[in-house]
Amino acid sequence: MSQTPPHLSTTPPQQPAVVVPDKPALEGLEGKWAKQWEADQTYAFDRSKERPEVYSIDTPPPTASGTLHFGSVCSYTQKDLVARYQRMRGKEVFYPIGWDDNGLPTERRVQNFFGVRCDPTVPYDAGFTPPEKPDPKRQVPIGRQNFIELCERLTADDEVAFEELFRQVGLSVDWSYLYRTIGESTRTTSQRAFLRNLARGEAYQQESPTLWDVTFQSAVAQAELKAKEYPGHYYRVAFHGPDAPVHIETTRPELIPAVVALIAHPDDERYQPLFGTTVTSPVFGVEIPVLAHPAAEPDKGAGIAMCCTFGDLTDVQWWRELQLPVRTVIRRDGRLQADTPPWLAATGAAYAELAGKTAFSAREAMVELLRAAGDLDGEPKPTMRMTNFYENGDKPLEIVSTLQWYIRNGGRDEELRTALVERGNQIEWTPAYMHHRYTNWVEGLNGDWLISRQRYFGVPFPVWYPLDADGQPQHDRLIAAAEDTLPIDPTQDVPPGYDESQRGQPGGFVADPDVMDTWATSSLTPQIAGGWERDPDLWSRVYPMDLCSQAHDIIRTWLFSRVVRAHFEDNTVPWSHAMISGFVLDPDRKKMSKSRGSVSTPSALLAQYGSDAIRWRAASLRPGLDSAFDEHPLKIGRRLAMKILNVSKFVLGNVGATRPDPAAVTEPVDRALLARLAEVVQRATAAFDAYDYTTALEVSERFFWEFCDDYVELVKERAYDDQGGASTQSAKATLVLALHVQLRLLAPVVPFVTEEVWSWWQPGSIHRSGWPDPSELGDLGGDPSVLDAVAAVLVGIRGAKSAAKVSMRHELSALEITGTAAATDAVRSAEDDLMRVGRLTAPPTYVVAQDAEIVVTATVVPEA
RNA sequence: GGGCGCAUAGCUCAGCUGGUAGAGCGCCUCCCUUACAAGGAGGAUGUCAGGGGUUCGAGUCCCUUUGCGCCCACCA
Repeated sequence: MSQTPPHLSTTPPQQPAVVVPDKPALEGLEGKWAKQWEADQTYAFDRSKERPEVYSIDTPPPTASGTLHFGSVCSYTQKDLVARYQRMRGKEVFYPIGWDDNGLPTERRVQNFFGVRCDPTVPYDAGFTPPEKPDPKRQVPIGRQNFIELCERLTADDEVAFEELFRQVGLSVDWSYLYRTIGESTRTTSQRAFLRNLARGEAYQQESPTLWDVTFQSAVAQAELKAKEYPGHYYRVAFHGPDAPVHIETTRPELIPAVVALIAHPDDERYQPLFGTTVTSPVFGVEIPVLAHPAAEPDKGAGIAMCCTFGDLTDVQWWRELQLPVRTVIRRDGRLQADTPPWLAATGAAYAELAGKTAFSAREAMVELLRAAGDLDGEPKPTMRMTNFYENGDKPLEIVSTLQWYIRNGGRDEELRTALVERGNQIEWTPAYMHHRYTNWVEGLNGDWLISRQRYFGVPFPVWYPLDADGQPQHDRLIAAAEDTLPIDPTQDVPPGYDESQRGQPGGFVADPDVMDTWATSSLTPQIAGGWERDPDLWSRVYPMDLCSQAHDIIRTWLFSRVVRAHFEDNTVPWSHAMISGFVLDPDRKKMSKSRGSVSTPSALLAQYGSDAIRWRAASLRPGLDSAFDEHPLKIGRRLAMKILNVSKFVLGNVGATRPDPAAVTEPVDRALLARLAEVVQRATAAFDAYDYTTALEVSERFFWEFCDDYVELVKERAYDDQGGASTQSAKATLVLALHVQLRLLAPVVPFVTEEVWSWWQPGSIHRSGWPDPSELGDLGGDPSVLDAVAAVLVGIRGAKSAAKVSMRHELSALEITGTAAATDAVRSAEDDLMRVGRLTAPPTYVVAQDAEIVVTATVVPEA
C-alpha cells in the first residue's frame, strides 16, 4: 500500500481502443492464452532479481507414469493461486516443475505396458522391439539397458501429456526450468549430494535385516510402508522340552526352520523355570534356547513367542539385543531356500518338503508336517492380522538381511531427531495442525532412511568396490566417484586407476548394483530446480525457498526427506512455508482409486466446464481439508467465468473509453461502491498473505456478484445517459475503475477469462499487472453503508414486484422508505438511480425512524 | 494404544480475538429487463452432536460423552 502502482502514474497511459467481441465465449480461451503466455514468456523467471525480490516455490514432481486425478489438479492449482498472487504483488516468482520419472511406479508401468521384465544378466540387444501383444503372464526378460530405454521412451510420452494438461489448467510455471528426476542434471545433483552425505558420514552402508518386497525384489523404506489387514491363522505348535512340551502360537509356521529362540517376558512366572534351558523344534529337532525379554507380551498368543530370523520387526529387535544367530530360510524372491540349511543338516531332512516353495505353499506343507508329527495342537484358528506391505505392493513384506545404503534421519540418533523436529518448528504450516503430523512422524522413526533399491531405472550409486583375490567385493574399501566426473553409471563407467577389462575380475572392481530410491532424488527438488552447485548465481537468488506445497500423504516422505537433506547440506530449512492440501475423495468419501472409473478424469472435466471453472473449485477447497468429489460446483465456477465475460462486455461496451480515474467519481453511491471495494481489496490481500486463498476468493467474489446484481443494475441507466453530464461520468468512471480492480482480484483464480477481458482494453498481461491496492480507488471518503441502504431499497422494490408477480419493468406508483436518518439520507442520495431502475412514477417518500432496519413499502401500478 | 481433525439449514461449507446464526447449491414462486436462459428476481428453511462449567451473555472459551475421518503404532 505504499508504492504507487504503475497504472496510476501521474501521466496516465493513453487508453487503447476498446475491442469487445459481440459474443464473448469461454470456449477456446485455454488454448489461446496458453499459447500467448508461452509466446510472450509471461511467466518466465527474471533471474536478474535478488533473493529478497524473489518468491520461490518447490513443487512436487508428479509421477509421470501415473494418472493425474482431479485432486492433483486441485492441489497444483492451489499452489498456482499463490504463485499468481505473489507475482502480481510484484515478486519475481521462481516456479519450476519437474517430472518424477524414475522409480518403481515407472518400472511397473513399463513391465505391464510392454510385457517385459528386467533381467540384468541378459545382454543388451540394440535391435530389440517389445512384443506386439504384451502378455502379463509371460514377461519377456530383457537386459538392463534395454529396460531403461523403454522406461525413457514411455515416460517421455507420458510427460508430453502431463505438460499439455498443466498448461491447459493454466499453471504459471516457467517451463524452461523443467527437470526430470532421471535427467542428467538431476543425476548429477543426486549423486553429488549422496557423495557429500557419504563424506560427512551421513550416508552409510550396512548389512542388516531389511523390509523386503518379494514382488519387486527390492528393499523398501519405513516411509513406504502401509499396514494392512491380512487373513491368516494361529497355529498352536509344540516345542519339545526336557519334561513337557512348550506350546507357542504362530501365524507363520513355515518359519519354524528359521527359529533361533523361544522368548517370554522376564516376569512371566509360567516360563521363568524354562529360562536358560533349551527345547527342540518340532519336525526339525533343532535345539534352541528359551530366553527372557521385556518385549515379549504375556497376554499375546501363548505368552511365549518363537523368534525367527526374521518374521517381524520384534524378531529383529530380539535378534539384535539377545545376540542370536541368523538362520535365513526366505530368499529374496519370497521362496524358501532350495538347499537344506546347515543347521538342519543333521536332523532336518523334512526340510526337503519346503525347499523352493513360496512362503504360502511352504506354510501348508509345514502344517502337514506338524500334523503328521503330532506337534500341531488343535485346529488352526482363523485371524486377521496387521501386516506391513509396500504401499504399492500386494504381498506382505518379508524381512531379509541385505547390504543397503542408509541416510541418517534421526531414527537411531536422539540428537539428530531433536534437531529435525526443531527444523519442523522453523516452518510455518498451513494449516497449522499439519505440523503435528511432521513431528509425530519424526519422533516415531525407528531406523535410518533406507535409500537403496535393488532396481534398475533410477539414479545409480556413484561407487565401486575393489574385488579381492577371490573376486569378493571389499565393501569397506569402496571407491567413490569424483564430483567433477558426475553423473556416472558405475556399471558403464570405470573407477580411476582401473580399466574396463578388470570389471568383475579378481583384483579388479565391481559396480554398486543398486539405484537410489526415487525419494532420495526427489528429496533434492529445491537443489535440482534451484541450480545447486550447477548454477550458483541462480541458487543464491532462489534458496532457501519460500513455499513448499503438497498433499498431506507425503509429509513423511517428500517433505521430511527434503528437510533432512537441507539440514545436512545447507544447515537450514528448505523453505519457510509449507502449504498442505487435502484430498479430493470419491463421492462416497473413499479415497479415489483408478479402478472406480472415470468420473473425475481431469481432461474431460476441463473440456466440459473450462479450466477457470475447475480452478475456481480448487480455490474454494481449504488447505488440509479433504472433500468429496462433486461435479455440481464446477457449474458454479463456470457461471462466475461467464458472468465476468458478460459484465465486462457490458461495462466496456458502453464506458470502455473512460479512464479509470477516481477524480471523476462524484456521486455518493459511486463513492460508496469504491470505498467498499477498497475494503475488499484490503481483506483479500490480507487473506492471500496468510495463504488463505479461499477467503480471498470469497470476499472478492461476493463483492463481484453484488456489483453485478445491484450496483450495475442501479447505475446502468445513468451510465447510458448521453445528457448525464458529471453524474454519468461518475458512473462510468466507477464502473470502469471497479472492473479494473476486480479483474485483478480474480485473476489468480480465473486467469483465462480475466486475461481475455483484460486484452479487450488493456496492454500487456493482467498476470504481470499489479495486484490492486486500495489507494487506486482514491480516498474519496465514500461511506460504504450508503451501498447497503440503497441495496436494501432495491431488494424491497424487487420483492414488491415479485410478490405482485409482475415484471421488473413494471411501474411503481408509490414508494415509502422507512429507516434511520442516515439510511434515508443515503437512499435520497441515490434517488434518481432508484427511480429509474424501479420505474417509479413519483419520487419516494421517506419516514425517519429509530429502527435500524430499512422498510420499503411499494405500490404497484395495477395491470391495465 | 498415541497424535490430529471434523460434527452449524435437505447438501457442501463459512462464522477471526465470546454479543444472540450466514453463504452457495438444492427447493418453492415469479420474470424471456436491450451484459448474461448452462440466465435474472423474490421466498421458505436451523434445540449450531449430547451433557456440564466459566460469563451479564457461549456456535465461539474450558471439561466431558458420543459419532465420523485421517496419520502413526499394533505382525508371536
